[in-house]
Amino acid sequence: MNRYQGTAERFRTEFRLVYRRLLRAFGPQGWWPAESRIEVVIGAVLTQNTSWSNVERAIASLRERRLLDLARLDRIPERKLAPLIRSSGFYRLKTRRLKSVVGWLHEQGGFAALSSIPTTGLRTRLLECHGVGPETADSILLYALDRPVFVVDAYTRRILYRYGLATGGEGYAELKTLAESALPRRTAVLNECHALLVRLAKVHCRSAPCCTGCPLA
DNA sequence: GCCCAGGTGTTTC
DNA sequence: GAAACACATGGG
Repeated sequence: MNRYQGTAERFRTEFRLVYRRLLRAFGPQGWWPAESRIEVVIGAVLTQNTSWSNVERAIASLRERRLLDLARLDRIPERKLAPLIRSSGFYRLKTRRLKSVVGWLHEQGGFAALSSIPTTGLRTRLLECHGVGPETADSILLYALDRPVFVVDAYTRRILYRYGLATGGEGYAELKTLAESALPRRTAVLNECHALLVRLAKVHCRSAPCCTGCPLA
């Protein structure tokens, strides 16, 4: 059902339409839900296959201990970090993953020091960190480093599938390339687009191809 | 109780 | 290489 048979050009046309409709229906989202770049990085790792509400608890406990800080996070031992992020699930794994990317960031000299590195090179370096895959890398690039990349996540896939813009068999790179080719290569646009897709997915389209009140109906 | 959630790395065929 | 599996908590 809903197999997408169209050309890339058709995808671009329809995807732009989806973006315009969502923007009109919901307005700008002003994402990501975080107060600092390091908080974005933490959220991006902790939300892997995990609901955001569970991540929020973990971030709150890090905030209480003044650990939303690159240097402090780099310094804290894993055995002390692990219990603080327990609520985000897979917490032993995520402790290692977080330490890995935080270690790299700190070693580089922090976020500002990355500004001279081109986006493709930066993405490669992020992917070299243990536990940073394509989605986590792109989330960090877009929401923490202001780079113009499109983030493909479970919400994006679900929406694209529901509206016949994907079959479900596409790989990460394929959807990312298609989406990026459909939109202006600007951080603000790609940020909004992904945020709007998440907003839609959280409210609508959880089980049926379309629901009443859906902005895309 | 059972299913699901903003993935990724490892193991197995 | 694709498919299957491990990783873990909290909410519906």
